[in-house]
Amino acid sequence: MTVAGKKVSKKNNLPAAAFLAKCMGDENRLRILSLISREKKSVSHLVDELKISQPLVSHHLKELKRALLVHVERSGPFVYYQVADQRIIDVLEILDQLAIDLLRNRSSF
Amino acid sequence: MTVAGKKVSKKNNLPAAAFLAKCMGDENRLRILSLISREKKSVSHLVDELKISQPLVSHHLKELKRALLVHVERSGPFVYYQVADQRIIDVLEILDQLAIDLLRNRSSF
DNA sequence: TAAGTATATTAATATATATTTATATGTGTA
DNA sequence: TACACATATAAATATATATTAATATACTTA
Repeated sequence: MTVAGKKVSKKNNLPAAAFLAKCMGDENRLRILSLISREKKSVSHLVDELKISQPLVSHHLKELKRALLVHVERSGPFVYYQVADQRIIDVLEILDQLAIDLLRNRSSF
Repeated sequence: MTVAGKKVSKKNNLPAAAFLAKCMGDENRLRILSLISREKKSVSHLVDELKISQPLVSHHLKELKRALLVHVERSGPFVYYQVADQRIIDVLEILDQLAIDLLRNRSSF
């Protein structure tokens, strides 16, 4: 809503936004999100692809679930995870490209 | 680049993207980024608006600078900070709205 | 029920990071 | 130079979080 060109009642939820960003601020979790961006995948599938331990994968999936960034679905003995919202991937891709651009000038963080 | 509809050589920089997300994963830093999204502001100005201590503001500004998310410019005794790239604000706004939407169903994280 | 596979949880540890307090450095001006 | 203001740094502390290793739970099938 705008009044006389000024934004009014722009509803910010910065604590919640920070919580989401923090959840995305881990390389393993970003790798997981990237892997389940297009299709749901089982935990064991993710363990195979990520080459990190099963408990560690489960831990990160739990964090992603806590932040509501993933949907979970059990099918028999398998538990499938997938990204809950396309905007999560949008953010991931923006950050990915942004990092490349920011580092183009300065050679490292 | 695409070949037969499949993405090829999608250059991911997930560690660097995670580093940026981690830097954005703090409420005080998001508040700072929001305040300096349109115009540069001095540290003392930020201290006034944020109502947190000056050393804490300086600390967070240092983190933002380390991640290349802000530009710094000294003018006399004042040091002005501003957001280094509009995409940082894009991400902030996406996360802000995403948090609202994700919480609409579940009442809390 | 027993055994095998898939996933989650717990406990222990190490590391990272936010915050506070005190102090130092930088800048302009009388 | 002396003083006042703006900003940065250092040290100390507390908390959060990633990782590992061990174990528990859930499901399926023989």
